[in-house]
Amino acid sequence: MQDQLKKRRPGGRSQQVVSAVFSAAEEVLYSQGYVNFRIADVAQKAGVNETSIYRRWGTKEALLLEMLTKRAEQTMPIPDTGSLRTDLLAFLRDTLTTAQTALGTALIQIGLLSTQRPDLVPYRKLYWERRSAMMGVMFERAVARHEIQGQYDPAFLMEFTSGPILARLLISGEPLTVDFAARIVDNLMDLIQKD
Amino acid sequence: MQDQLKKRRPGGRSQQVVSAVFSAAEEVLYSQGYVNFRIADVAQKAGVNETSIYRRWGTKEALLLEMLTKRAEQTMPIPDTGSLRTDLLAFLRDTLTTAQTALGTALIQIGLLSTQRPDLVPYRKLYWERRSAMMGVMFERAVARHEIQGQYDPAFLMEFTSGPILARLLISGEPLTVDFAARIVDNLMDLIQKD
Amino acid sequence: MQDQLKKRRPGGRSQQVVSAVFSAAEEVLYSQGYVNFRIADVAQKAGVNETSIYRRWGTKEALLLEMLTKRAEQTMPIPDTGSLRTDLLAFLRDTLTTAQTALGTALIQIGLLSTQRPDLVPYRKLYWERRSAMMGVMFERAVARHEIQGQYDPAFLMEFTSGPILARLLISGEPLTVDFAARIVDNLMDLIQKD
Amino acid sequence: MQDQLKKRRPGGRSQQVVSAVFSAAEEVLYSQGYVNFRIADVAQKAGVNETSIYRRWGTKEALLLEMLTKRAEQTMPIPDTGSLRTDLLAFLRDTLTTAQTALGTALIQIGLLSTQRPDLVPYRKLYWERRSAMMGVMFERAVARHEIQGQYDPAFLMEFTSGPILARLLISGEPLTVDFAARIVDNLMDLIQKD
DNA sequence: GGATAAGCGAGACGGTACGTCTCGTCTTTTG
DNA sequence: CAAAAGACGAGACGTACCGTCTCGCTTATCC
Repeated sequence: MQDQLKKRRPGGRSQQVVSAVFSAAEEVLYSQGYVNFRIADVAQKAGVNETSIYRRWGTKEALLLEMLTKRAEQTMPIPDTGSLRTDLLAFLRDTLTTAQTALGTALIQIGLLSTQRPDLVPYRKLYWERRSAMMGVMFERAVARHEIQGQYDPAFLMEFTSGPILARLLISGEPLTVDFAARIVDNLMDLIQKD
Repeated sequence: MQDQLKKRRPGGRSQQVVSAVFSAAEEVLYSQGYVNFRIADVAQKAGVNETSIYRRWGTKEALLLEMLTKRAEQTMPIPDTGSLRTDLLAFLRDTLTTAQTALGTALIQIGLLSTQRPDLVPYRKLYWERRSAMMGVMFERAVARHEIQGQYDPAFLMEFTSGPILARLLISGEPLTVDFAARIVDNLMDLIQKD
Repeated sequence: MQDQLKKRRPGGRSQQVVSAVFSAAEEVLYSQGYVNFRIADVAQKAGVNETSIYRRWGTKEALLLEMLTKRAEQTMPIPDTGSLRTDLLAFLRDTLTTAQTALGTALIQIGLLSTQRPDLVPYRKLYWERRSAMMGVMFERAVARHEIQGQYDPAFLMEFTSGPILARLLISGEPLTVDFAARIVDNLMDLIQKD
Repeated sequence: MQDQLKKRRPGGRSQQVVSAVFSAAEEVLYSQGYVNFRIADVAQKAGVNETSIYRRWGTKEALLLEMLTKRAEQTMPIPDTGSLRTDLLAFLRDTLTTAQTALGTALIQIGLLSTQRPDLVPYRKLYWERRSAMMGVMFERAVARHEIQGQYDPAFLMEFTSGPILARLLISGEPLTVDFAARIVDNLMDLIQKD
């Protein structure tokens, strides 16, 4: 692995190109949104030839997919504040912040459009599972602290956490305040208590 | 209504064209999804010239908007089963059923993508408000029945109702079972009790 | 036929576009040669969108084919000077003049490349046959004038007429002088006398 | 020249690569024609890296040029049958045979396209001059045999020999029969007699 | 016999042209 | 008059070649 990174493979610029394209792609996705995401823009911003992008990724979607997968792999550290409630709040605050950026919107759009683009499904799953796993860790800690009992279904909890955020974001369009996050956490705590 | 259909405006086919286009559009939206929704397909399916569609609606989105608005106006009757819980369940079951169809998915996609297409925002709002209003009625009745007190925020409740559905639909991708609906209602009832 | 041209079909600019493209194509073929003939250049020079060209002709070759076919249909009048010898000389002089232009070269290139592009074959044939027919007329007249007897094979004569021109043009590259034309005609007259 | 080939320079495979590429190039030229001649195909067929070809020859045309030049250097022995007529016939028969192969067509194409590719001109000249020289030898012998007088212009005769072949090949497309060769020779003999 | 020069394999990359696919507009003809 | 019919302008997309470059390795020659 280290080898692989160290050993510069023939063809010189590969690394620079890839990272330049990723940054550019993120910028473009950020500024234009998914629908207006243009390969040409990415190429120009990355100072890379359009063809090189097509060569390596083939399609717009493939590029986005890979970029987002990479991105999904470098999420925040799992909060560990000492209480489940504050852990969840920290976690949600991060989610809200991300979701409010144009990039966040784009992420969600891609997730949504994956209905029509089966190639995007794996990314969606990956993202979802990573978040679920993070929640899982927070709950395990809470169990270890005897805050709660061992009964919970992380996937289900995820649904009741992300759901309202999505709803507000996609439909009512109202801002995602910290207050809102608190309300979601309250609800979540209720659900857990009941289980 | 009869009037509207009968009164042939000069130059003739207007009414037929409009309704043919609406049906065709719905079919196409149903079978192709929003992203692959093509005016050409609609025109062909409606047996109408493409230009006629552009003349009347201008854009793909405008057509969809009008079509969906019309559709949103003929929603289900508001359930009135005698208890808030069963009302909510009936309401949710309908939502789930719709959401699971390809058309439902398309509707959601449009709602989502309206971030990029400001012209779609009104539709999204309309849809959302109608559903909110329906919930409002159910709650009013519950208040009248002394099932609950007058304290509640319909918009907020909507978020906690639709949210998990969206989450499951868009991210985890798991099926929307009746069980799931029940769980949502349970959660909702809890929230209300607390208020 | 007149009808077809007169009856302006809906869609407006058709006629202008077609003729603008043909002129532009000829110019480009003239200035760039066949190998460097670019649709984009034609489009730009014609003040027409590239897509319109692709829509109507599909390929570079199809465009050239149609253009050249049209061109082949408007050849010079058949010389009628009173003697076969002078008729042939006039005919050849025209051929030489055309052949020396860049357009002529391009024509020949296309004829040649039709080996690889079967779609170009018809054009080649057409062109050849028209020239043959013209020679046929000149010979008929000579027969009528009792200059020669009825024995001759126009195709064969064409080969011995065009052949040396091609040879000089394609291989030795020496200029096509009037002298050269005379020499060819002399040879041709000999061949006829012998027949 | 021998030196250059013998002196194996460091770095090994040079010779194998060169000859493998030449064979492959000929095959490809044979099967695909000039227009569809692809370096990539040559490389693959030769079991050699594409880059190696570009390194050594720079361009497609340069490769072809060198290959064809080499080929042109190994032409048939000059016929010496005892009479000019039969010498010419033998010579032409060879020409016709070559011309009819796909390779022959390719050769002609290259000669033709050299209008656009000045780098190919030398090859064309070389080929032409070699053939001219061969004819020259045949004529010298005829003069020595007192078959003909010393008056003739080899280049001119070449034009009247190759010309009809080109014409038939490029335009009428009819097959190059032995009969046709005879006819050309007859014509040629006439021309000589006259000179 | 080890340095070293020449050259090859491998993998991109820049660049140009091509042809396809939609969207939305425009113009003419026809019922 | 409005719909039908047929292009057209615009612009993104993805493909196919060409020729260039860089790195790592191998091989013969030369000191």
